[in-house]
Amino acid sequence: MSDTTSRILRLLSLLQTHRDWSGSELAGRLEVSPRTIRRDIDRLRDLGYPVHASAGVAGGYRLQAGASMPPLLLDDEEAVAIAVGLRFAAGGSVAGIDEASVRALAKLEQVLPSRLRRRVNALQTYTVPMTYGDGGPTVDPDALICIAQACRDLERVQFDYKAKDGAETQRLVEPHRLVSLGRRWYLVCWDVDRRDWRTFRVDRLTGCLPEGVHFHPRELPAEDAAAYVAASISSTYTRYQVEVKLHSSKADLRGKVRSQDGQLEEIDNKSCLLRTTGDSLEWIAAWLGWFGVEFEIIQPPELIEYVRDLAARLTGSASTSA
Amino acid sequence: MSDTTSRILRLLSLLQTHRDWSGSELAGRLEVSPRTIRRDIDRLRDLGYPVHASAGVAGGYRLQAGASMPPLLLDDEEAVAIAVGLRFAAGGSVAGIDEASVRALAKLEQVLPSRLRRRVNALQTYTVPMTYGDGGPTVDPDALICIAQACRDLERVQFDYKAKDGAETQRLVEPHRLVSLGRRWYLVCWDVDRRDWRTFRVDRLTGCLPEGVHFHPRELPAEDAAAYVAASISSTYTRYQVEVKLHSSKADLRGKVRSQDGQLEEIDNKSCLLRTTGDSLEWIAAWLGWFGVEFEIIQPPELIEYVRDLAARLTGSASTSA
DNA sequence: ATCCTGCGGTCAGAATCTGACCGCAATGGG
DNA sequence: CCCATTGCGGTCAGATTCTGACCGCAGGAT
Repeated sequence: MSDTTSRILRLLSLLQTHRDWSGSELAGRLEVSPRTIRRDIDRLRDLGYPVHASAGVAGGYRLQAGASMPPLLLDDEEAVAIAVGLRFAAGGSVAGIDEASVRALAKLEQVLPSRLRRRVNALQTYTVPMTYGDGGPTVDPDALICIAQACRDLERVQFDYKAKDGAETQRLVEPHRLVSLGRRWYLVCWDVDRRDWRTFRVDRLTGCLPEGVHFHPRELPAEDAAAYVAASISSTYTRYQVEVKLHSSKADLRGKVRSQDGQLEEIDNKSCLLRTTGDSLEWIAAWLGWFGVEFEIIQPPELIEYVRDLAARLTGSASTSA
Repeated sequence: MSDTTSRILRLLSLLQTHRDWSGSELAGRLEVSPRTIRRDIDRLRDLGYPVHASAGVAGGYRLQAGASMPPLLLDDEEAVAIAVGLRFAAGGSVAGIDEASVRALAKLEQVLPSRLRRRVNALQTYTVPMTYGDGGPTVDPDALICIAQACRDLERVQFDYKAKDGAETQRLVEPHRLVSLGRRWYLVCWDVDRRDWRTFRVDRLTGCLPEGVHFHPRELPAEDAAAYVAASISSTYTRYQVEVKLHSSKADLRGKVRSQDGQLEEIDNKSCLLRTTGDSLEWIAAWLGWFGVEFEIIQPPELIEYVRDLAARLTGSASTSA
């Protein structure tokens, strides 16, 4: 076959690697004539990837952002970095892109060479948890990817599931959709043995194995998968609205209260109102302690008890340590 | 020009989108004959991207992981997810891949359509900080990207720099290398006005503007950039070795002490030894409180005072709130 | 003005591409 | 075993595309 396709991809890769290239540099690199390079640049433009050109002494070609994404040509380390970053994003820490993250991750891991996969797994130790301090179990990225790929490919999978009461079962399912809700992943699927719909928490799921058998999608008895999950899980997920008056100026708290953690509103030059939400009063109590300032809890009232308990424990621990 | 390159990229995209495709499906999608699809599959194989084929009733083609990464064909949301994930990874939270993350980010953001860039920026609010609780300033991803691209393209940049004492200056530099050290990004560069090498902290740098003027790389007066940074910054960066005996079984602490946070070693069925390192005793004190158990500090001794102070503050704050 | 860059048309000769046709091989189900 | 459905790869004729060389033009910096 012709070398044109291969060369176009190499050209695209070069243009992504450094921003500015002269036609003669590209021609030398790709071992074709400058006229052919000019044609290749036109080919890229025809594909929808704008290449800006400037003539003259400091002239050359420059790949620019266009209306759509070109293919990404990545080296090994870049691919690993993307995989690790996506594992974080898929962990539910960034609302709004978790499903796209899983999709991208399924795509990337499908083609990731095994030596790079080993490197990603070696770095897995360092994957930051879903949120800091919520103390919840973390999702195994491999399980998440396996399920995502099965959903995508309409392929049955089997896995081991550990229920809330500790009971372990093996399941064979037709995965319908992954749903991220309340920072957790749920799998909505058809349970083949029980011949009914089921919802599983992905963090409780291990040993995911694709069966290699395809299925025809079924119609879910709900408007959509997210609604189905929301109806299935009991509302044990409580979220506290927290308001605390901090005895400090807003400027002194800069860098400690980040916008994703809570909203800081200046009362006067000596105090601020902090508003946040959270599902662990234990954690919130410790976090408030970290600011290094006195504070006054406005709501919820039950937080006061947690702060009191924490204070007592720390007092006891400090005297034990002295 | 021919449609072959375009079609190959579309084929690659389809193969990345779903795992299994029959030849006739692909032929219909791409509006060519099945014989042409077979040729295109061979073209992908010649490019180094293995496509597995199975004949028979459930047969078809499947793109597999090979020795190298193929180009990644991404949709809009996938690109945004990758950008957000990479911003996290470039933030220094994952040791070992931060430089590759920045490189990948520079590459991605070069071609990211502006409407997607706006979405990434809108999601920036939710980007998780470098580490949880170290209280340090966060790096502006746009500044990091701008600098990374300037290093890559050998292009002068100017920026505003706010030094430790609060003094603000404008700088024109030839960026040499970005170095990640101690979870911070440093820029090693040649200061054009001062005609000398300088090291800048990226989190103190704003208003990065490429000058459009290229420079020839200079030889750095050090073995490498990392060594140069290490020699340049004063050792105000202290890292504490922490050892604490926790009065709890290892099983009860599962989920609270993660491997990246510290190492948990069982003493007996009622206590564990926790080892970790950190640069903020304030934070470590609060973190220890969060476990919900009594503890005994073995080292460092100065941590005891921090715990005592925290306890006092929490005690005062709880009674103010009651 | 000179030099260095990009630009795009034209040409001849070579190379490649396509669909159609063919016979073969592998797989699963009846 | 037979049948249907899948992948495979060679061959052919006709059409299309590709390449380097050559040319004259345009833009930008010095």
